[in-house]
Amino acid sequence: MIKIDKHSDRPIYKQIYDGFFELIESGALKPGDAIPSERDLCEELKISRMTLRAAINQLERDGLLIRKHGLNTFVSATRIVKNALGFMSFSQDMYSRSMSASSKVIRYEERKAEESIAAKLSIPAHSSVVYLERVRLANQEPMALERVYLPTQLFPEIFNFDFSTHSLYETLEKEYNCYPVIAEETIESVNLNQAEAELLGVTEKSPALLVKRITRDENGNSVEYVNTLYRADRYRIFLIRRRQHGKDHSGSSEK
Amino acid sequence: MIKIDKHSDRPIYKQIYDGFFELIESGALKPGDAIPSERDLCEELKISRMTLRAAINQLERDGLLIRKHGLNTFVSATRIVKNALGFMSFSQDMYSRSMSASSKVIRYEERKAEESIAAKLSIPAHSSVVYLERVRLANQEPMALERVYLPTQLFPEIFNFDFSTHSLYETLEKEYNCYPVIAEETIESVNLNQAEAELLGVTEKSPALLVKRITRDENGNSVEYVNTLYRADRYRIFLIRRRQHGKDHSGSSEK
DNA sequence: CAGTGGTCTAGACCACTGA
DNA sequence: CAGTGGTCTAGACCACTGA
Repeated sequence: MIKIDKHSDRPIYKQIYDGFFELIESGALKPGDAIPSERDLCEELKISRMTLRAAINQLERDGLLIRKHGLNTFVSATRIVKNALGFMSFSQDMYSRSMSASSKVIRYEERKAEESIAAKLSIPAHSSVVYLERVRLANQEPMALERVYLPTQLFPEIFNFDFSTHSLYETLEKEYNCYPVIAEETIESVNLNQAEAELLGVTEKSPALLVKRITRDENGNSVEYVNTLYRADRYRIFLIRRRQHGKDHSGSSEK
Repeated sequence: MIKIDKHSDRPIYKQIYDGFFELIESGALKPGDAIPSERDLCEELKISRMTLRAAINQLERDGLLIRKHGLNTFVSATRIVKNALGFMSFSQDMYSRSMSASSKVIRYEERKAEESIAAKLSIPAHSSVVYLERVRLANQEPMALERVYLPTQLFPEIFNFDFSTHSLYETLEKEYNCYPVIAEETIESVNLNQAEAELLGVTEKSPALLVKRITRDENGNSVEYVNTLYRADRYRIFLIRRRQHGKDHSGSSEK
């Protein structure tokens, strides 16, 4: 059913995760199917139960499997929606929607941060920031207007890179070893002003989604503030929400 | 630092989760602080390391702690945003925004499901559904217009309940033992038509956020389809996105 | 009752970081 | 190098479900 290589550099529990992921994604395991019991699987794979459970834990929290105490563990009825949460670059986002992505740079310059921007980036007011404004195209048509602010200090010599052809996130990762891992977003509904409408090729006052995002690296430092206007007629946001059970503060008096 | 009761019904690892949660929430542990090493903590609490790690795993995935291999485990710089993800009822949502919530029922009736609605609820077309339309008020002012569709079959005798005063979700949980755990949402930007604008007390064509949601129980069955129009001038959506690392399919040939 | 998942132990060895 | 987190083992006993 699943094969593991005990001498691989990849931990066993991750190999098991991958194995189930593929079985479920390929349809070999269907929603509602029970997987073998933990003890049986352990014996078959010649591994310890705690190791197996580490894999199943992740699969459960990612919504692929559902454990039922006293019964078995089952494949979840919810089909896999890749990256429905997590965050993506515009390019990845378009790719996931089966569209091709490209960019037109409108502005690309160094600026002094206004106080509101500085606050979002957690840098002193009037510090230097890199400002990048791009029209993002999907299948050659304007889809979004994106305005990015980066702390200049974190990304020296960034003006060597041309973001009409290069991915911003890829550049941050590959050239600056900067890995964004968490982002805080607000989503609003607005009407476009004349300049914005023109860049997006729609009429003034057309509705749009305004997404403001602060992106942070693994240490919690702000690496980017970006706000993006998406054409309401061509873009919607999709996301999955899960009830959090980490905080079932039901108290110790339960049972 | 943290106290546990080995004889409590609440598992030790959850007690430790709670302990750190409170220490961080209360400010006793500040962002960037290192927590004691796992071995030290185990000795102090007289527990096994795997048990401690179960707690820290959850704290890390909930964004409260950050492990650094070779160093220590640190309190995350990102402050706790309660329920920023996960989903909330309108009442909880308003409470988290420090506003009081109330409702005005506009329609509450049985209907035959149109095909589009039936598809979202995964029931046969023309099946019976309960339709509930409410204006949701925050601090007595209209904030949102909510239209809920429930499969009648799942909730017999639901018309005994009055949802101008009762919470829908609480009723589903307490009266029908139905626990929604996952929801799929799309978010769009629209302009209100005349009827909607009137109910929300704004002028025609005002911008609004349209959120469509399918809510599912733990088995993946649809229990609710709801679409909600939020006044753009009074409501924005806040959410946190994390890069998913469960699927770092970097392959076993790494390193 | 037999079988399932849930929790926990007391070790082991590895890979990584900074001094 | 000593100290940290990362992975893994081979057991144990508990709580729950359905027959």
